[in-house]
Formats: sequence, C-alpha cells, structure tokens
Amino acid sequence: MLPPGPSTQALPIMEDRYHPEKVEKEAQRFWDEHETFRVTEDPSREKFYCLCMFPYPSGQLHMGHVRNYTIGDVIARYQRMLGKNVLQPMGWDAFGLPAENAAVENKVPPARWTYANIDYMRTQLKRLGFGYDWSRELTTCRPEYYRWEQWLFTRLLEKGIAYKKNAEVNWDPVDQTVLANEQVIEGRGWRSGAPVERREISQWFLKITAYADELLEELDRLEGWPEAVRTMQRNWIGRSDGLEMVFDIAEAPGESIRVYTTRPDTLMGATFAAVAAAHPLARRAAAENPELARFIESCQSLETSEEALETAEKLGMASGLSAINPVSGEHLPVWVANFVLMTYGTGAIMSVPAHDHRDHEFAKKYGLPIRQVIFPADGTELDIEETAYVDKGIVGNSGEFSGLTSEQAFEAIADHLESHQRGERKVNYRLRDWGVSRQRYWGAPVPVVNTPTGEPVAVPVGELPVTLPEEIEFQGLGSPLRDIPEFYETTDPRDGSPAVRETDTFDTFVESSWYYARFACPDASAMLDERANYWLPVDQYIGGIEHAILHLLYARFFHKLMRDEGLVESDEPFTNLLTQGMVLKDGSKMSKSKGNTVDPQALIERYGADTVRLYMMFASPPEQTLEWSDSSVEGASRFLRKLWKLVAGHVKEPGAVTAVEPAGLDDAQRALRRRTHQIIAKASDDVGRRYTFNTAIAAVMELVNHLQRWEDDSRQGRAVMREALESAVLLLAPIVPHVAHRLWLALGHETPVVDSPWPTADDSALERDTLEIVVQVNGKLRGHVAVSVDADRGELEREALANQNVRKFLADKPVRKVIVVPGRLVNIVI
RNA sequence: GCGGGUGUGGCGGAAUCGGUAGACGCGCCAGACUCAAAAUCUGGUUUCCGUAAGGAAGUGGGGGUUCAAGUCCCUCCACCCGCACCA
Repeated sequence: MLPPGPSTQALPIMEDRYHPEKVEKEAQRFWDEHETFRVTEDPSREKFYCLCMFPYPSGQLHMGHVRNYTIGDVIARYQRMLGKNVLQPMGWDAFGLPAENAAVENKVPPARWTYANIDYMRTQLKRLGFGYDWSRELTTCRPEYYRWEQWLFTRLLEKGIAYKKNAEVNWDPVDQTVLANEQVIEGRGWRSGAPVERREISQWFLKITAYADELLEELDRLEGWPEAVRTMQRNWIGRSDGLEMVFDIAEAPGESIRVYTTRPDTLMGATFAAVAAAHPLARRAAAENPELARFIESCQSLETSEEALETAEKLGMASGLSAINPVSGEHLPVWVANFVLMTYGTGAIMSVPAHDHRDHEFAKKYGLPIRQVIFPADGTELDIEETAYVDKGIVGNSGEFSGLTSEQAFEAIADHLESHQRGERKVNYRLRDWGVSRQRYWGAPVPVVNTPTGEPVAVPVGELPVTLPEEIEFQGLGSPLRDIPEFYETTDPRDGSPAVRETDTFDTFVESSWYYARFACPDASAMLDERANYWLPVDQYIGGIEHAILHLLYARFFHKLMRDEGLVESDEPFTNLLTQGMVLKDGSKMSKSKGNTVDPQALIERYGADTVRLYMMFASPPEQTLEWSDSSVEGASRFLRKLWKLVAGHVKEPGAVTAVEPAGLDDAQRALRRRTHQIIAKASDDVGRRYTFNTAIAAVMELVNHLQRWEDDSRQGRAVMREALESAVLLLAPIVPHVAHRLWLALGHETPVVDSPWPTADDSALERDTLEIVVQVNGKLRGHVAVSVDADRGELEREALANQNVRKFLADKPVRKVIVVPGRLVNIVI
C-alpha cells in the first residue's frame, strides 16, 4: 500500500496549455476572497514590514514602478513563506505640481484628475498581483491624512522647530505668480517666457539643523543601507569643525567682522580677508565707493544656480578696509569676492592662498601675496607659487606655533583665541533648514492664521483639519486659495477678531516623510497609535536612488520629530534600504520626452503579470540598471510555458506518487535529488541574503532544464521528480505567484503556496561519494579526475599525476611542488 | 575639482572567501517535427589554430604580489551617478 500523502487526493484538472490571464484571475480572486494579505498586529509572531516608495499618481504605471513593486513583493512573499507576519501596504503620494499643470491643460480640478489617476493605477497594481493589504491604502491629499501633519506642525510651532523667515522665491513678473524650480526653464517662466525674478517673501521652515548631528551620527549605524546613500547624506549634512574668529577693522575702531575657518593652523598664512557681496561690511564700504557698489550689484545679478556657478570666474574688488589678524596683529586688506557665500559660515573668510585652492587662484589673479605656513611632514619642497598645498603638515613661519603639527596648532590657536575672547570653536553644517511652504494650491494647507499685526497664530487643534477646497476653478495664475474668501476669511483664534488664513501649502515632501508610519495605523484617531510601535521600523524599504538625499533625510528627520512627540519609540524609520536601478532602453532612461518608453500595461495584457515580473527579476540584480529587451521578455514567457507543461505532464501520469525513500534511490535518482537540494540551498541564499533574484531564477531554470530530460517513471523516479517540481514551484512562488499558486494546487496541495513554508535543503541529500577535482599544471587547467570524497591529499596527488593529459605536460620535468586544495583542485608546479 | 561606482562573448548577465572564466537567458547557426509557417524539441555558439583529441590567447590598458588573479596592490584610460566655490 502507498502511504497517505497529498497525492491521494483528487487533483484539479489541469489544462495542457498555460493561459496566464485565466491563471492570474483565478489566483487573484483566491487572494481577494481569503483576504490573504490583510494583516493585524500579532505580538506572538515575528513581524516584517516591507515597503516600497509609494507612487505619485501621474496617470499610469511606468516600468520603474513595476520593477520597484515587483522587488518589494518578492521580498514580502519570501518573508511570509518564512513564517513572518508580513505587512506590505500601498498608497498615493497625491499632492504635487503635475496635477496643477494637468488642471490648466484639461480644465479639470487637480483633485478630480488625481483621483481618476489613482483609480486607474490601482487596477494596474492589482493586475500585477502584488500582495498589498489594501485595507490600509492611504491617499495623502485626503484631509483625514494631512490633518495629522497639520497637527504635528502646530506642535512644532510651539516648540520653535517650525518658524518663519524670509526666503527667496522665483517670481514670474508677467503671470504674477511664484514658480516652482521645475517651472523655471533656462531662467524664464515656463508659461510666460518672461525672465524670472528673485523675490524675498516670508516662508515657513522646519529646523532640521537642530537634528543635524543625530542625523549624521546615526548614519554610521544604518548598516542595512547602501554605503553610497550614507555617503551622500553625510556630504549633504556636511559637518565641519572649525573656529570662528573676530577680526577688527583697522579703519573703523569698534567695528569687526567674524570669520569662520576649519583650518586655524593656517591663520598666520592669511594674506587678505574676503567677504561676500551681500555682507554688511561690503555694503557699508560701497556707500562711499560707487565702483565697488557697481561690482556688488553685478555679483547679485549673476546666476546663483546651475552651471553658471560651475565655471564662474573668481572676481573681487578691494574694499579699502583692512582687518586685523587677531593673533599676529597684521593688517590684511579686505576684499569683496564673488566666491564667498553669504549663506555659509559668517559670509566672511580669512584667505590663505598658500593652502587653499580658491584663495590661491584669487591671489594669483589679483597679485596678492602667498605665504607658506604648512610644510609636508616628510620634508618635501614645494613650489607654493605654482599650486596650493592643502594637506595638513607641520606649521612654520608662525611664531610661537611653529613646529606644531596642524592638529596641535588647531588646538593651540583655538585655545589662545578663546582665552582672549577673540574666537570660539564652532561646528558648521552645509545642511540648511527645510523650507516647507509653497505658494501653490495643490498641497496641504499650512495650519496658520495671519493676524492683522502680521503675527502668525496656529490653528487650534479642535479646528483641524484646515481643508483644501477641491472643487475649484484653476487657472494656474497664483494660488486659487487667494480668490476664495470662504477659505481665507477667518478670525484670530485668540480673540475672534478678523484675520486671514495662510494660503501657502506644504512642500509635498512633508506628506511622504511620515506615510510609512501611518500605514501601521491608517485609521488611528491620532497621528499614530500604539500599532506603530509594533510595525516600525520598516524592515525593508525599496525605492529609487534619486531619493537618496531629500526624501530619505526628511523621513529620518520626521521620525525623530515623531519620536520626540512620543509617537514612536525607534530612532530610525528604515532598517534596510534597497535602491533599485533604473530601467533603460537603448542605453538611456525611459522617458516620454525621449520616446523610448515601454508601456507595462500592453505587456501585461500580452504575456501576463507573471512573465513581466519574472523578466524584471531575471534581467539583472535589483540595484543595477536594467536594460530593456523585448526578446528577453519572450524568453521569460517561454520558461513559464515550459514549467507548466512539465507539471501538467507529471500530474497527468496515472498512479499516485509516493514520498521519496532516500535509502532506496539509484545513482541517477540520488543525483537528481542532490541537484534539487543544491538548488534549494543556492536559491535560498540568493533570495534571502544576497537579494540576487536573477541568479536564483537561473538556478531554478537549470533544474527545470534537467527535469525536462527526466524519463524515469519508476516509483522512486516519479517521487524525486515530484520533489524537484515542488521545490521549483516553491522557489519561484514569490516571483511568479499566480502560476505558482495554480501549479501548487495541481501538485495536490490544499494549503495555498503563498502560505507554504519556504523549502530547506536536506543536508543528507547533499552528500556524495565522489567528487570531480580539477588538475592544473603551473596554474593551467589540464584535466579532471574523479576521486572519492574521503580521499586524502596523497591520493589526490596520485590521481592527479596519473591523468594522461597531465602526464603529457609533465613529461620528464621535475615536479617542484604540488598544491592540493581539498574538494577543489590540485596544482602541479614544475 | 571632490566623493562613490562600473568596465567580462553579438546582447542582458554569472563566477558569493584568491582556486575550472562565460552559469542562466536572449540572439544566431544547424537539425527534428510540418505541405508550409508558427510553436516545440535536439545539438552548437569567447576568439584564433585543428576534422577531432587538443592547443594558444582572453575579463578596459600597463605593471606587480601569488603555486594560482575577473577577484588583491600600484598606475593609467573610459563611462555612469552624486555634490559642486561650504572656507
């Protein structure tokens, strides 16, 4: 009698041909009906939160989305097969400029356009079979979402983290509107074509710089992040440790400038000082110097962005004033220079041409002296007139500080100036506070009321959300909120006197900075509730490298804001980050403007979702760029047909299939079983640890190719075949879940494959009696020998020397040395 | 300029810890099936020499370490990404 097993049940009838559309509908209906991907918090189980960067609902999915979400779905389904409680949500980053542009073009309110896009893109995601918990879907343009960031903002206002200050915007003088950077094309307004002006207006900021150090330090601990992203963030934060010094102005007793340097050790090499054109001292000097005034004017009209700066020539003009070196008392001429930034440090620098490239270039151009005060520790002689020496070394020509190392001189000079109250150690950051207000309509309203005295007051919590009117006439000229009295007419919450509601909206990066947390508790009656601490941090975050800096930095910042508000316990939002590569065609990024896009929808309709998913995962590893190839998609489809046929043929054979009896296998059966388990081990490592899905798929393909030639229909022959087929289906299940669902049923299982455990390699199946060993002569491959696994070194050596082809090369030359790498090779050196 | 990365057949890619370079797929060539085509199956496919067995060369260029280098070190080149006067 046969032992009871899955094969004793009636098998569902299986068609000979693979019909992806039918199979996929069937699987998706099954998941829907069983609410397969709906999850709840379960402290008794290990959780896994897998998240892909949510899409902007631009109209339809593009290949980048498909790649991103396929990677995420494969990881989520794999983790589920490991038995974890897996959360994989999806939502919509729904505010943004394209909706406004589309509204102008199509005369449709941005809200309506956005919701229509969401509806269509949702069907596309569903068609691809991603295992999302749709009950948690969120849309950032809904008041029930953005009301909580408005709430947080009022808290930050109270804490002084949110504040108002003047900042520049792009102003279109013809359209009379503020332009986003993307709307400025070659310095002109995108619609009017008028040259864009810079205007200073009062705007809202979040004090991210208060968290600069924490954001920087924790990068070292984010070991699950790509080094490239961590480096980019480090550079973006740009911490520098230096000294801020006071230089008195010789011609104006009582006046001084503050100067920042990271190289106090070079102080005695300073031969002039330089200030930014916008520096108060420059303006003062210009008052009596029309030529200088003209120069300052010309600096300000210069393009301050793009390539203009890249090649900009260093220009400057002497101010006629001089600054006194606080250590030596030397008088240094003060120049106004276009390369000094008002926005960094103090807007004034000491210039040390000998040890700074910019100062060197400037000194050469204007004939200023160059004085070397740092010398290479190894005594190398330098031509300091030729090029600046910017490395650290030994200090010289510096009075009492001569002979010290750069590091010692830093400390000595800093101590000296601090003790005389002429300077202090100071840390500076490249990072600026985050300007969050936008003079745009399609965004979350900044929850503030502007009182007649000009003082902004937070909207009281009880009056939140401040809802954005959605049914509006949108012209694209300025924000329509300014034309809706029902929106802006309000009262001062403190005394009821008339006041004007803020019409600025938030930068859309605000919504995307905390959505990952809201997914944990999308219906919470607070910003977050205790469920957030079950799911957070996100175990695996997946998205494009283009978000390496801004989005990922802002989200980290928001996580800390929420932590300090007592909403989450963790310090960081994303434990592991995977940055997927771009999808290219003909060597360049797919884009509408280049006309090289491939529409995923057409592809899905033609081949089915599984083929598209398989191709995406097989074509290259996730972090690399993926070069699009139509014919390779064909290949993925071919493989699935082959697999289908193989399973169909196997289950059609009459008679039940027994379990494998390892002791009763012949050599060929043992070899097939070994291969199966080798591939389980390999694919598990590839999928689970390395995230190289392409090589996991290749391994399964190899197994399938082998199974195609398997003709042993004996009892054990069919048993090892069954085991191999089942393994292949399980290993592919996260990648091609629909066809795997169907094949798993056909193989007689009642538990759906999505809930079946990931296979594990059986060590005893991996054992073998003989090995093939490579024989080299002088490092060159000369032959193979089969040896028993327990052969010792001497035996290996004897076998190797006995090989015919090897002997041909040895001839009668003396063997100098034999290297034996057990289990691998023998190298004979002659 | 600074920082990071990549360079392997006709193409996408593999080679995980220094140990058989080119797995797997695409394409191409030949064959089987077919009236024919598609589909499918079988075999071949780095280059050069050779009917073959086999040999030589070969992982962007040059040099080095090692019994052994795509992998490690030095140097140069090309391309990609990020930052870009941050004192």
